[in-house]
Amino acid sequence: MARPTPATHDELLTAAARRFAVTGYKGTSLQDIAREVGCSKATVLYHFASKDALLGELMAPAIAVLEELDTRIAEHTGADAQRVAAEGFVDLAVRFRREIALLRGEFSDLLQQPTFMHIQQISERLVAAFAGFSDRPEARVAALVVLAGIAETCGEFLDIPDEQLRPALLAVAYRALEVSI
Amino acid sequence: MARPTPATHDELLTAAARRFAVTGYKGTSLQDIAREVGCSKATVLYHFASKDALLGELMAPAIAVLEELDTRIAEHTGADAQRVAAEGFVDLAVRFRREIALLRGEFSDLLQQPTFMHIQQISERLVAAFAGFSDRPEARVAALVVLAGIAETCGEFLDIPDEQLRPALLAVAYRALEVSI
DNA sequence: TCAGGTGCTGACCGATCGGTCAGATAGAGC
DNA sequence: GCTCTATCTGACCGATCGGTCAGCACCTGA
Repeated sequence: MARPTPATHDELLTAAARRFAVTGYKGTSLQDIAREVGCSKATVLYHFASKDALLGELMAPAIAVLEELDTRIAEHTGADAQRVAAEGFVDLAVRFRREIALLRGEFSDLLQQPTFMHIQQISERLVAAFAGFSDRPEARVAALVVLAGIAETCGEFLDIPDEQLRPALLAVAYRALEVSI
Repeated sequence: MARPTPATHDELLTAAARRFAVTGYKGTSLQDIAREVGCSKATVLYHFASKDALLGELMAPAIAVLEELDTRIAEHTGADAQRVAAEGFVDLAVRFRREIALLRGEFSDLLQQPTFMHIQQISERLVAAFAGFSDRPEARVAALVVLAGIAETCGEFLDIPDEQLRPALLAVAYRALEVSI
């Protein structure tokens, strides 16, 4: 059963996304992913240079959007930047629910990897924009609560359709950040 | 260097808390904990029946407070219960920042353990109380964003003293949940 | 027909994991 | 002095981890 399936690559990607989201990156073995697709562990490492490379390819689209959001925020200031950041991040969170969910709790670990090094700086700028570029501890706390809350939550509502989840997340973000609409 | 230290037990507990909060439960080995205290891995397993038992003893105080909060919420209804839940959870989050932080991302895994089985139901009741016992998706989303956001965030602000972090968290929670003060 | 490439595999590697166990060390009570 | 017990350790266990490698099956194109 070898030839008619070069689709294996994509199957492995989606299977990995599914498993990572449930049991985390460290908590998921290459064996687990292989089992879900119905191939051997060696096949996983035939399609991807390493487990890290698999994660990298999995996160690439989400990271591209995040980087684009980062530059878009930089083009605005003050409350404008805050709104762009909030709407952009909610969009991103809803679109890439699974990808974001799989970072839960392993964020700080995975950021050590060279592929994700610059994500740290981007997320710091994101927090700053959420806080309205204020240094007040209250603003920093609110920004991080909202940011982490959305990231943590979006993966839990796979039953709610995008067009309903997006405004709900945005509303709670605006209230928490005291943004006038 | 054996005898004058039955303090080893406590040293191991605090070292484990420190490591778990940084690298997570799965990401921390018994060897890591032993190294931090300066003893052998076998010593860790002399003081604690297993790695799970160590985690259980570590979380026991926080869980006791959580259970107490759960019964206290049950004694109230509607907006009262919402306020009790918010204030109680913020208190708990601030007091047990490290313990809560170490659950990051491994919550669903650790909940499988018999010791933590009932936590799942408690946290469901907590979400319901945060949502003001509403079934509206918007209320559910807001409740989970706030709850997860606080849990995720509290461990990040070890530099902010309790008496400053508590009102900041409570304020953002009340705004997000639209609770009138 | 046959050479070459693609997709895939089982067997294997060293490292590390949580956990076990026999025994070393030393203070306490007699 | 001797025994008992608490504390601690190094050596070891089986399992599992990510990763390597030689080779098999099959398709393609000359």
